[in-house]
Amino acid sequence: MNRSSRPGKRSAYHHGDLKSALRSAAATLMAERGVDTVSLREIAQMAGVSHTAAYRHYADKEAVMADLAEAGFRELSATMGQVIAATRGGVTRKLQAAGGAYVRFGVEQPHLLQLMFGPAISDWQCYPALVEASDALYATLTDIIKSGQEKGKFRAGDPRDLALAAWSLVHGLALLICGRRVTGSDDALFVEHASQRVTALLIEGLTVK
Amino acid sequence: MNRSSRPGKRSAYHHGDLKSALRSAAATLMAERGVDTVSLREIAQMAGVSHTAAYRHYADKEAVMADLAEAGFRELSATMGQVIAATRGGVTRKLQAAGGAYVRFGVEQPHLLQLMFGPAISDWQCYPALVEASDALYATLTDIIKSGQEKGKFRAGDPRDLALAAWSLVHGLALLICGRRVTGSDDALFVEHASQRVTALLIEGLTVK
DNA sequence: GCCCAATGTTGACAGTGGAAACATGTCTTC
DNA sequence: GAAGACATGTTTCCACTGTCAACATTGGGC
Repeated sequence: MNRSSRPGKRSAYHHGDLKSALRSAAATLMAERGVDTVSLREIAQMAGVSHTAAYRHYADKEAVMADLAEAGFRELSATMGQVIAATRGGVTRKLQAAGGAYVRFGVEQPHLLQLMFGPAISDWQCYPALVEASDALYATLTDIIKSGQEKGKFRAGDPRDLALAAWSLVHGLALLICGRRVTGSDDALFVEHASQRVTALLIEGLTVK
Repeated sequence: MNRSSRPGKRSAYHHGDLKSALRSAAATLMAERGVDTVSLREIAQMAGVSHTAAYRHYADKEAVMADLAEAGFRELSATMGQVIAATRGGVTRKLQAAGGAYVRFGVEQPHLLQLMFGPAISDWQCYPALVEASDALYATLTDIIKSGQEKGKFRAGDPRDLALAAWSLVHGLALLICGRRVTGSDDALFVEHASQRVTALLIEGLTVK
């Protein structure tokens, strides 16, 4: 939309692009201190606007968080896709690498993971884009399982079942680690090793002997 | 008011046993509507006392929630213990049954699970009893793994690693289901079957061939 | 019978999400 | 160009929240 007399640079409206400013402010605060402790007023203040300005761009606070969560899902899907593509070797290796990326994502951004899977967003039906992003993540996993089945590497059966097992495993592990429920959660090396050992066990069960 | 000159029974102070009244009120409200949406004032009202009475028994709102979470851990540990004892057959069967119990617990009490593993309690170090209850759950799982290893059923290695894998799996599955992230989450039969199929895959990887 | 500590109440305060009314800058249409 | 129309941001207000301080009540130990 070219709405300005100034070419080259987008002319500032009142603020410029407040929506993305709000989004990044929210992301920053949320990453630092968690979902519950960040207020809409603080987000607005960080973006340099009044505390109700956000309502011109979001229905309510939850909508802001849903936006963040959606971005999280897309980022995670993209990261896993890259890792799968970049990992050399068979599907088995690729799957394990993808699992490792999932856990790493969760450990590096624990608050974001909590937002994506926690109760902060009460009714997902209100955010179709969010549902779609979450489904895309599931699809990424299902695809690699399918690919492994076609190559005769993974056992037969509904790929969604196998994908659900893989998802559950890495998801649970990430949450347990970033919830400090297992000793050594702080140690990055421990995390890497634990995620490898744990995923190896499941892959053993997935693989055709 | 409940006058307290009842003989034979412990005389009620002002309220009787306000702490447990608060606890059960909090549990009821939390189970219905989730952690975030329940207020301390509402809990107090349900218990029939003034909105600050809780501060004579709990340091703050978080302490009430920590109490609930601890009870949740103890209940879950106990349930799994019973299921393990009641299930006939080898350790493999017992482990799978325990996993099913874990998932069922989470699906039946999603808000409680969110409280136990979510960000509602910010600093666990403040609640040693809670940490202990959580560790006891981990220990329950580790024990059955150990027992399986001693019988030569499960592969060798640090039992805590194998237990972590099992825990991650059922934990992740429970959260994904009660977060409605997989289709069919509402169907109890689906949940039962999914949890069986998923745990069977991991057990395949755990078992010695 | 009296005092004290434990327990419960009242009232206040700062902070929150959100609605309504108002202000302001930009775009479209003459 | 001038004049609405409209999107955007502000001010003001409200109900509600968690928490603190001061006050009231009551039962058990002396």
